[in-house]
Amino acid sequence: MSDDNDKPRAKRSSGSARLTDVARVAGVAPMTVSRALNRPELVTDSTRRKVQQAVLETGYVPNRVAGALATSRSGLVALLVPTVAHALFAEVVQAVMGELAPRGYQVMLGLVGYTPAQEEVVIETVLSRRPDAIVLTGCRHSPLTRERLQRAQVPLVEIWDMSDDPLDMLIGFSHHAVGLAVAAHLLERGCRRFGIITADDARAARRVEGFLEGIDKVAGSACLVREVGTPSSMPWGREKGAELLDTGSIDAIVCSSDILALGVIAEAQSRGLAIPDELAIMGFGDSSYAGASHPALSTVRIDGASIGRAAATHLLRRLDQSVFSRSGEVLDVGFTLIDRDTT
Amino acid sequence: MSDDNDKPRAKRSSGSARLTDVARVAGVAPMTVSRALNRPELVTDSTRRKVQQAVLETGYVPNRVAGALATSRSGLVALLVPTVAHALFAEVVQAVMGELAPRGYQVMLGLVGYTPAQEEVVIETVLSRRPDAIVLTGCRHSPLTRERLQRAQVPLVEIWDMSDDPLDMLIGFSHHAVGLAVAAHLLERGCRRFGIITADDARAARRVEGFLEGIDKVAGSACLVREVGTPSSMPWGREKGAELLDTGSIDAIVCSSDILALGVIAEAQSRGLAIPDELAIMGFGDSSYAGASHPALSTVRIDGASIGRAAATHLLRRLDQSVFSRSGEVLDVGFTLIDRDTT
DNA sequence: CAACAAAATGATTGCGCTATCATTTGGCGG
DNA sequence: CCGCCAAATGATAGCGCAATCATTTTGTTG
Repeated sequence: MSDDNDKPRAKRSSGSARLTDVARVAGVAPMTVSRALNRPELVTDSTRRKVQQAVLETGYVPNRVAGALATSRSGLVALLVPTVAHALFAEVVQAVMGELAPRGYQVMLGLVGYTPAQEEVVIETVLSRRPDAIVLTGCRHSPLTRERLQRAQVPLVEIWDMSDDPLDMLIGFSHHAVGLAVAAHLLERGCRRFGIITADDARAARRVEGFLEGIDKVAGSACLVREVGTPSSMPWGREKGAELLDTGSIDAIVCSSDILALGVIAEAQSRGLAIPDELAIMGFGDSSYAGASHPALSTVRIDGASIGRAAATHLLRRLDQSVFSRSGEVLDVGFTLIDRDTT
Repeated sequence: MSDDNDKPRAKRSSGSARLTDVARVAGVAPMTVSRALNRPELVTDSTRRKVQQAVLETGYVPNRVAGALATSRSGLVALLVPTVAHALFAEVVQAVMGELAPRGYQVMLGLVGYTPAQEEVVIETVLSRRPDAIVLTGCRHSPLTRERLQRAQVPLVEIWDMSDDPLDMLIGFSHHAVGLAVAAHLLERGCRRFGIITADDARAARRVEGFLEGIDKVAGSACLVREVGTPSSMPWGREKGAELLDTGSIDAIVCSSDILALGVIAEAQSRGLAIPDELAIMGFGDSSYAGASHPALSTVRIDGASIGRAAATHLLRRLDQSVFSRSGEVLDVGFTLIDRDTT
């Protein structure tokens, strides 16, 4: 009954119980314990009970690091987003985790920021963990990143963007198309002299491109662009909004996020400008508070939760298959222009 | 020069290069490659260069699963929050990751929701990954969870709460004290007939308790409580706000989050109630938009980023020490009552 | 109840890496 | 130029688990 044994096994590093400890207590072979825990249907009821009892007695918690090495399945899914400080991406994270957790996968979160250089570093460290799948925000990567991801032979979903040449699967929307849609909307409202307030972010830049293309051919149209620092915030919106309004020739301001737009609203109100007649304002993201501002903010809604869910369910399907093959599928979930009271 | 070799080693499961492959190409022993990559100061410049060259040629990406098993250090920190859909916790996640990533730790994110039962499941799966440290939101756990965490001998920081009996370190604030402070504030404003709209969340419940205690002895005071479903949202705030206002005897409404308060503001405005004279409103969290609402929302500010940073830096310090010992430290970072225009 | 198949259990081995030795190499004073 | 010490490198042995195959037990059937 003594726990001490004759041969001092000094090499043990972790103090916790192992599979063999459980096996000894249960009076079976380690392999039987492994089966009782992972494939209980392969074991008789009586041994299963003995093992469960032994697990309780020893306080055994399986070591999935060892399990992962033995099976080369880590049970981890890497989820890479620019930030979680932004509600849109937080929504994606929440949705992905909601799908994966019930299936026993855990999420390794990585923040890749908005530059390929950051992404490169994060991708390498993430790959060293041998994740079973990867969800990666964006689809413009450095050549090195592309090569590494391709070599890795890991099911991958790029999200939140659109491309003809995805690394594997792609679920997202076209930022260029968002820009075009916003331009069309504001032109229809009669706006011609535009200001843009945008974060320094490649995808926001493509929305700007789309917007500029949308107004390009229209007589009398003009556009000034202002960039803000990170993170986007109301004060930034207000400051850059003031700069734009000071030029005296702006009748609409488009922002790369709702929070910037809120700052612009504040600035416009302090100047006594009528919204949307003297100044139209567009946000991006349809944050929870967008409908609550006064006036209610017109914006572009992206369904982050549905992108996250789709990415996760797609990966789960792939993970159920044993063979690895690239998907090549591209799913455009689109976006919705929400016309409230600021346009 | 041929890559094929005589003995077919069929057992290889992953197709990617291993340490031994790099070693062969570099013409050194595997151990030397390991050193060149992990402790480069122990290796001469010339061998370091040979190894780097071989790494490039083979496209080697270290397998940290194997490394973790060998060293019993996983390089993972588990970060457990109720949700990331809420900006307050997203802020914590962002801050923790910001501190840990530069030091080579990766974050395993877990969502524990608001119930001990969910927490219990998540904690077990998280512990099976043998994280090097854990950041856990809240400090009221089931007995089983407490026992598992104690056995695990992992540096742990509980956050976002206050207790006399932390499992290890604790960094947070007292929800009870928040309730007391809000009560004192509103009483001073002359409010007596209170309504509370709260999420079904143990910590929010303790804020409510504190609030009730705060108004308990005051003549003529009364309080009605309404619970909302998950997730908290403006419509919930509006609906429950309407219910409370319909009772005809409410002069202040306290909400468990800013977003609920926004809903109450909308309802009050639609009824033409003067804020704060006819109805005072308090939020919780000081979300980015709280100052932007009309009228600007009075709320309680929690510095999630600083809690996250403190937790991470504390853990990093502990991880630098080789011996494990519990800390027992308790750090109350407090909160700030922000008195804007709704009270 | 023998004979056999199927189910249950066990023994062995290796996943890819690093800790811990043992061994070799290089530098330097005498 | 030898001998000595330190620095550099190498060989060995696990880390804890599960895949695989070998063995034992159980159940079935004529």
